[in-house]
Amino acid sequence: MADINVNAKTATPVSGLAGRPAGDSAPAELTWDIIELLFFAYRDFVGDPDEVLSKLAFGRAHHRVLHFVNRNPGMKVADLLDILNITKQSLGRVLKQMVDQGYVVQKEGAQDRRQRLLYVTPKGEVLALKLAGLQTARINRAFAELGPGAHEAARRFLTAMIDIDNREGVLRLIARADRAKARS
Amino acid sequence: MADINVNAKTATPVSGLAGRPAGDSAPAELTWDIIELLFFAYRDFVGDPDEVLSKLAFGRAHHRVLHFVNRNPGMKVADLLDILNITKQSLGRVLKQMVDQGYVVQKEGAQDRRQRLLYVTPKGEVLALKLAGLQTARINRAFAELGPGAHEAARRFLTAMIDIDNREGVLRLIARADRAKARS
DNA sequence: AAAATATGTCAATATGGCTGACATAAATGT
DNA sequence: ACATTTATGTCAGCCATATTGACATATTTT
Repeated sequence: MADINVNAKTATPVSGLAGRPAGDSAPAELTWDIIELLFFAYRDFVGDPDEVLSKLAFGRAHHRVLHFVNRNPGMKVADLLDILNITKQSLGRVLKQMVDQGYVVQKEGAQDRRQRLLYVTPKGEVLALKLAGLQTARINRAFAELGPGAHEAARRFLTAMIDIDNREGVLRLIARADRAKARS
Repeated sequence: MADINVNAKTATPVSGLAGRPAGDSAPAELTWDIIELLFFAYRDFVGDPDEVLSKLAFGRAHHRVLHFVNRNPGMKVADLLDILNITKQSLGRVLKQMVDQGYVVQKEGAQDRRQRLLYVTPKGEVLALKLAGLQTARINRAFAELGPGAHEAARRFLTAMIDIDNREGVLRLIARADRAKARS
């Protein structure tokens, strides 16, 4: 899909091969390459799961819910809302579908009985792992191409791209989830 | 926005600090960290432009159109459809708004008069550069933190994440666009 | 007892995708 | 010359996912 082949022989003539002198770093230089590579990389990255999900009549919203609930068993609804950055009304519909179809369960909190803590069912975990497997395959393919150090470099780059005031929270979340899944 | 602070003191006890032994690379290991970092990094990356756009009653769809038209002046509608991976009906609505509001113009192709080649207006370019500037600021902040070599490493990683059969096309597109903008 | 919190729900609305069908103009092939 | 294909646009309707605002319920906190 999506053969990219722009061939604009336009009015504006290609006036010689202007190309910037190599190694140039003008003050307000725009990093077009990274902007566009991020766009295409992310598009393909979410494309793999999307194909599987569409067969189940699920969308990307369902994927996000399933992913984070699987990674953080027992999380509160409010936590999920914060991570996904959506309203509870939006989450409501998607979450209800996943509960109705047996991918997620909600349990009353032990300490605070107002809470509906979220867990994936075995069926939910199977799907979550399948989707993560697809994404992992792509990532590992990339790392294999790039050689050792690529994983660490990617981790550092992506971390540095996150809002500075959120960064610590994200890293904590990832570390917590690793522990949570490690014991299963 | 979005304080992340998951605090599931759940039924399932955190059984010690299980954490995987460092430097581990089990066979079917899932790269959760990259999966989640990509999610959060991309979320923040598109968040900056989104804020500006929402004030103009534009969405991410408008951003994508403006971005690629600005980068590839004189591109065909069909090229844009391929890149964005959407239907012409979807593009139609968004494109019409941008034309009506004077951000984009369409010119009849010189060789093939069926074509409606796309160009940004000066007004459109101002907006495109403003949005790209926000994203560049984030990227450069990251590179500044990470030190030399970070740009190259990021480029290599993101490139390797793109579908192999699309990769060449994407790289050509980026190179072409660099030349196209260099002469303006 | 009052207030705050966690969650859920009803209703209305917007955006940005989609499909299918059809229209027009221009280029291309026979 | 005529038929076909191509590039684009448009009408109409549908769906998924997001929004806001208002309100309900149960439970915890003060």
